[in-house]
Amino acid sequence: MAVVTRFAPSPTGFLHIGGARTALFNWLFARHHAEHGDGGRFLLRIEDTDRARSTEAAVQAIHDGLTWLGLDWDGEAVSQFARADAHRAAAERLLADGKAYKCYCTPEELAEMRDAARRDGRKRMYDGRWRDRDPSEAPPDINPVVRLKAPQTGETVIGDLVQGQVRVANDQLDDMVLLRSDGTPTYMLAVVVDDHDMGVTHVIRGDDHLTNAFRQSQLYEALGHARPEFAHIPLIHGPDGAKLSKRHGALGVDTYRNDGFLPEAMRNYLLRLGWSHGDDEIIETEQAIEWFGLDNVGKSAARFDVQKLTNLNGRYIRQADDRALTDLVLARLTAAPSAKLAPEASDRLFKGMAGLKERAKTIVELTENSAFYAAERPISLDEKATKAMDAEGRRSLARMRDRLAASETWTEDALLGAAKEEAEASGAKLSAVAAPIRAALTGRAVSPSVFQILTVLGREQSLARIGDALAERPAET
RNA sequence: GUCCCCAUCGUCUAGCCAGGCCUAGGACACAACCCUUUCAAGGUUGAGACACGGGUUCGAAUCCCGUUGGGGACGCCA
Repeated sequence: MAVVTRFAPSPTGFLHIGGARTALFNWLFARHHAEHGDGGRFLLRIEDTDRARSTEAAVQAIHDGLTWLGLDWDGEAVSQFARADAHRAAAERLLADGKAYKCYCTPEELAEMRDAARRDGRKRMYDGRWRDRDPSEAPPDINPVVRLKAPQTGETVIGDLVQGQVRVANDQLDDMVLLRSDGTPTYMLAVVVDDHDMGVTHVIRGDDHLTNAFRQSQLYEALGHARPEFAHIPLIHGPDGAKLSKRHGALGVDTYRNDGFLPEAMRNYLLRLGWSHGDDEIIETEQAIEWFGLDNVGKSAARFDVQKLTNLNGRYIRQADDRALTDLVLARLTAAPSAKLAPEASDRLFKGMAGLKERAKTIVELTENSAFYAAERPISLDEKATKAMDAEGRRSLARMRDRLAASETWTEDALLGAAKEEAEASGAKLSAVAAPIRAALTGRAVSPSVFQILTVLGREQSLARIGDALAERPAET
């Protein structure tokens, strides 16, 4: 049977890390099966039945987040709200079959029952008082909800693909609400009807839904629908070990995008959170599709660790395409409020990218480290660079300027040779000779190889920047 | 509180299902050293874990029970 998975977020905020991983697993599972000949579709359903909290902006944020991550869904995204008629019809059918009933309890009665259950140490809240009551006793001024007439004895068992066999006694579960008093369907009803109608074969979601699965299982049973396979994956926790939520701060995938993380690094990191393939750490998407399966999903929750994400991101940056990185950097540089880029910016960035990308773990860092290439002269020196331009540094730089100017060829080797000669002649270390050049060229004390920079910048620009630095007032000291 | 789930280095994990190959492997982070024009990267090395207690067994990280700890769920939210 063709595999159909789905990602079903509620549009009440941005796409957070936990949701992103759930989406990734669903996507990977579907794509894996697609490549192995037995179908494989990944659907997107927006669970927007809570009209008060759902927003169009959030729907857009989910689309954007998934798109950025490279998780494409099949067909149009389904709006759950738009399917309300189908949900209602299912409830009506259950009512007609005597598998559901109307309940006229007031909010006050419900609150009392909830308190009583708490007090008596019971999980089951609603006592089923309208289960078999004659509808003629219904109070005229109350719009009823529709509840499922759930089994009261025996147990409900879920054969979960990740959690294994999980069971609960039916007397722990009360009769869930299917239709609210205003006639709108609840999440429980909507999920079951939609998953069935959309042909979903595998429900892969966070294990905070595990207890919902019991109730949904009862609903499938009442509706006469075959249950899909369930796979409840462990949640991702914050550094404090609790379920990820707003209070953990930067958690929307868009935040990570802004912070300079690459989608491929994000995918790799998220994949390794709760899933493994032996000791493999660097797993690119093609490989992940090939390897992914639910049997290698762990059962315990994982904590989100930015440091590991950052390390992975650095690796992906190092192997990223120079052109793509240049575009990413240029976009950020251009967006900066103080942006005044040299005409040669793009060209220099691209030529220097090989040396630049070895030294950055995020695109933000890469951009900062790249700015000197894009800048117009004269460039300003930061504190450490200024220090390198002390009296001795200036003398050394002045001599180096003459050597560089005299160099017949402008290649890394030739330029490095010139610096070595200077070091030899002045009895200084090569690092001492390089420091002021670096300061003059980049305005900083840390950069890629100065000889590479010299060649990327070219003879004219390099000499000009050195001239600018030498023309500055000497640093006090 | 009740129900359900989980439990290997600080973190992510391999090993567990089919006990011995485990003086428990890898990765991130950390420390030292090497390489080196700075910083990274890279290389070498180091420190660092089977939550606890009982069983079962010739033998348990692996199987069973309990304890403790953590998490999740208990809505006319999703």
